[in-house]
Amino acid sequence: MTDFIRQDSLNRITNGDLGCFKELTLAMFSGKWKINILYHLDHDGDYHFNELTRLLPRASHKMITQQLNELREDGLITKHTDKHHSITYTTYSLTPLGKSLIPILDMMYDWGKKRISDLKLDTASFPLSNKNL
Amino acid sequence: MTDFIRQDSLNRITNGDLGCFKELTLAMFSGKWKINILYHLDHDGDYHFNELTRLLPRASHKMITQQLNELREDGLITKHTDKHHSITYTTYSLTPLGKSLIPILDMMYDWGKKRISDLKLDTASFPLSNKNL
DNA sequence: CCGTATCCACACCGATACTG
DNA sequence: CAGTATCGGTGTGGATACGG
Repeated sequence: MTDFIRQDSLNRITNGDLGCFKELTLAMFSGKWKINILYHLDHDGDYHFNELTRLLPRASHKMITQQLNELREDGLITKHTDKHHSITYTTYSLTPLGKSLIPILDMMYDWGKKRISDLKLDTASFPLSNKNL
Repeated sequence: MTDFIRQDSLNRITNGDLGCFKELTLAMFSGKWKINILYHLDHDGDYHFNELTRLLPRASHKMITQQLNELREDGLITKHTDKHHSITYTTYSLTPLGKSLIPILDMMYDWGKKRISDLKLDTASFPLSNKNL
């Protein structure tokens, strides 16, 4: 759904019938690996393409490219290329717009962290207790 | 991806190898219609099933059921049934856990609202300007 | 009124191979 | 190093019909 939700939101903006502003924000980072990419670019600074592939070993080559392109289309990151002896290095950086999204990601981090610790303390009410615990 | 990201996150919690706490939070509300459902339950109070279908006319019957079930599994909402003459009325309510998610949704609303107004003011840099503007 | 079940078109994403 | 193109198994979500 990831990309679908994003395209749908973006299309509906152009048509002027976006259901809720929240949907646009969700569309910005709901793609696979996007929150991780945004986090690393904010927390660690700029990254090259191959560095990102090493940071996200479970992400395929193709997906990283795709997610980076979408983040760039949405104005959240920029890309800069540099050539050294026919070898191209690409650097990705957060834009101010991308940085403005970080507080939301930070709140999501805090909520998730608290939720996990609560679940650890209270296994009886674990939402997946009916599955495989 | 919606449900996939959620299942993946939940599975990885049980295995103890969740990549980042943010992923769990995202999994809570990244499903189709979930942020809308959560918003209405918080802002307007409890709702019956058929009221939700009227609030979300573009959502299919099936999806609303599915999303409500997932929200319930995750402990964000509760459901209560009442019978009047063989007619069953179901009421959905936010749990405290669900309410604790609202500040994040509020920030997402504000970000999206500001983003839209910025785009309206500066059409030249509209990210979709190469599509159909 | 409140769901569940089935079918089916379509979107996703990993693997692989190829360009510059 | 930094991508693009294609193929194929899998998951998603709408429509429809049916059961409680």
